[in-house]
Amino acid sequence: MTSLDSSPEAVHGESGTAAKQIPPAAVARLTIYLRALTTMLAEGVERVSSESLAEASGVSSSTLRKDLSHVGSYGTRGVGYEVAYLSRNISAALGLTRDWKVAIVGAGNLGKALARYGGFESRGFDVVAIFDADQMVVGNEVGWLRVSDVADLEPVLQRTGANMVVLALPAAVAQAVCDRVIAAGVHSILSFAPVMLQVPPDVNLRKVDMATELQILAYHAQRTQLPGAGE
Amino acid sequence: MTSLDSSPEAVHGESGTAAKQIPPAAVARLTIYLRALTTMLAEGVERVSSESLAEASGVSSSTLRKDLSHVGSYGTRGVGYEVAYLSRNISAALGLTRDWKVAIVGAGNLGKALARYGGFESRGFDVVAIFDADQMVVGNEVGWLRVSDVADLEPVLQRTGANMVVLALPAAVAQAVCDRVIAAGVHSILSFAPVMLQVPPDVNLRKVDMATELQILAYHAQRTQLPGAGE
DNA sequence: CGTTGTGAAATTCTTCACAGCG
DNA sequence: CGCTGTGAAGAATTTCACAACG
Repeated sequence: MTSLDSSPEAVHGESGTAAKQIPPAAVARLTIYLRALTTMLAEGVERVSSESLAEASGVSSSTLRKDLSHVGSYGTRGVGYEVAYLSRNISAALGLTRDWKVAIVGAGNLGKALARYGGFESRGFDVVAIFDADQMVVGNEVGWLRVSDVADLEPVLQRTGANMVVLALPAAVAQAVCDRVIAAGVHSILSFAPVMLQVPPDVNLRKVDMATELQILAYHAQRTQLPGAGE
Repeated sequence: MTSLDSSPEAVHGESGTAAKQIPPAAVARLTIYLRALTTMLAEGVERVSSESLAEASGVSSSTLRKDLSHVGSYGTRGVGYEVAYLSRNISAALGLTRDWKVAIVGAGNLGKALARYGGFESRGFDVVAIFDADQMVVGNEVGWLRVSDVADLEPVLQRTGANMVVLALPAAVAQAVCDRVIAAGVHSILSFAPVMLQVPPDVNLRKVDMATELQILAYHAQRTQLPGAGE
């Protein structure tokens, strides 16, 4: 999807113990399967075939089976997959068994929306801090947190043990804050700022841009709808 | 990045006049070039080489030139590209010369953040309506708009001429609203709801999921940081 | 029997390398 | 000379088709 895909990054490390890496495209889809499986689990579904899980996830069944083959063989031929078991194994492969501590920088509309978004907690991501530069906002409550001054970024990241950062701030200041975050030792960053951030190669940066998504839609819409057909 | 990529979807429409379609991966990157060019334009830069535009966009120069070749030949050999001219041509290729009217469904934290996000207006996307189901919220002001009752979805979409919809609502109701939006004739949808929406093949659906992005980061982080090395 | 897991083919995307042109 | 535009090579991804197996 997204859009745009992840940076390929470090391919070396041919050391014997290294689990074979999963192709980026497959990683992105595994998260989707995981969500579908979680839903099924909640609905009490116990077994699922590649065919129906694929349909629920919006991919072909062969793509699904190929993706799962990167994770391991957790199905039963002639039967399908046990929902709980497969779910657990995908989680493990994605590294979701450990707890991730997320700090949000920027307590504007978007930052607040993210801080209150329930979808994080339930999937193993703990929001441990939220920052803003505006003194009118520092100290306010957002969800269960109090907004910290971005001036205290480094000590608070350290104290809370944050290992991921979400940047929800204006383009103009994003690069400077990003540099500080990296210097503070956080190497996994999700940015909502509409700029291309420059980061060293050992930093994992992902980018979400709402306007970009609309532009991609516009391209497809333009091709689908007749150009002249006025509304 | 990116992230998840677009759904391939509707490839038909082999009608003779159709301009040759641009590969999905290239479309996603063209929006990035456009943003970099806009920044340069604001800074008064007049010409740019494929090398420097590529660096500013985080891609290789050969990828950049190949992408531009899908749009046309707007550079000058030995010199580079005129920023304004290239910018205009990419916009045209992406269908951004016409005005797009966007309706947001869901006036929660995220919906409000999107409605107030300045990045849309400046890039040719007009937010023309925002909806919510909560009667406590209906009628409130959000940015320059007043929140409409989602019960009036169809007539308001019609009246405002919305041709794109952004879904910023809970998973539980997303599919039902999505169906109504499609029935009302809007075939370009951007969803922030953490579910796989089922749509007919002639509908353009893009999906952004914050938790998915964090999960992808987690996978890479897990592979980078030593698994045992406790914080 | 029905469904998984997987080599091999087909397709798409990226990189290379250089001809072409201002 | 320098940089664009592009055919061709190379990689990655998706699809196909079927053997393997509970």
